[in-house]
Amino acid sequence: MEGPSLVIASEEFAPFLGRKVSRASGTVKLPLLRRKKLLEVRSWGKHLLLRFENATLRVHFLMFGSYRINNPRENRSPKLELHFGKNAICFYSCAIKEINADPDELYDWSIDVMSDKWDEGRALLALKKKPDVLVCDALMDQTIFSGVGNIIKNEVLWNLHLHPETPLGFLGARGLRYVVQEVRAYSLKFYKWKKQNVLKRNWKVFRKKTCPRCELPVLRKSTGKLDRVSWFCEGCQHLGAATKAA
DNA sequence: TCCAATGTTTCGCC
DNA sequence: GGGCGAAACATTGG
Repeated sequence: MEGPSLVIASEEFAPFLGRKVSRASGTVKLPLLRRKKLLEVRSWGKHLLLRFENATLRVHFLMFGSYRINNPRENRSPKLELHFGKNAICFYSCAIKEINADPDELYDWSIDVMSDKWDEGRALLALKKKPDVLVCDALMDQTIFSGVGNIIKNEVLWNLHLHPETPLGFLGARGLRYVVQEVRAYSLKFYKWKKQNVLKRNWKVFRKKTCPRCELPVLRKSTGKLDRVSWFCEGCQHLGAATKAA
C-alpha cells in the first residue's frame, strides 16, 4: 500500500474519531484500548497513525496488508480488531507497533509526498547529494520520498520519459526538479484516481504489456540496489533524459 | 497450480 | 560500525 492509499484510509476512519473503543482484540500485543477514545488518525508515508487517549499505534500494511470496516473477512484472524459499539475495523497481515514518542517529534512531514508540508526543495537537495544513486532507487527511498512505492515509481519515470537506471548525476538541476515535481503531482493523481476507483485504468506502464506511447513491448526487469522490478519502455524512456511530464 | 509482488525489518557476515 | 545480502513475514491475483 502506497502513501495515497494511507491518506484514504485515514479519511475512512474519520467517523470513529472522538468515539470510545468498546472492545479491542487481535493477534498482536496491544496496550489497553478499551474505553479509550480514538483522538486522531493520520498517515505519514506508508504509516497509519492511530492516536488514542493513552497510546499511539503505528500500522504498516507492507505488501499484503488490508483493512475492512464493518466487513470482516471469513476464516481470518485480524492482527487488530477495534470495535466502536456496533461498528468494527479489522486490520489484516500488517505490522502494528505502539509508538511511545510524540509523532510530531518522530516524523518529518516535509518528506511525506502527500503532506501539506511536503517540501520540494528539501527533496531536491537530498537528490543532489547522491549523484551515483540510480533514479529507481532514489524514488523508493522513504527518507526522501516517504509514501512512494513501486507503482508511483514506475508511472513517474514513464511520465518523464526517464530510464529507471539513470544515475541522478546524469539529470542536472532541471531534470531533478522535474522528478521531484512529478512525484508530488502523480501521488495526488493516484489519490484522486483511487478514490474514483479508476486507478488501474490509468496505469500507463506498471504491469502493462505494451507502451501506450510508442507501442513497443514494456520491459520488466529488476533494477537498482533495491532490486525491485521496474516496468519501462526502451523506446521512449532514456538514460540521462528527463522530459517535463505532460 | 505456481509464482511474483502496491514492503520493511532483522540478522549475520565481512 | 557500516554496508551488504539473505531471510523472514504473509496474501492473492494472474
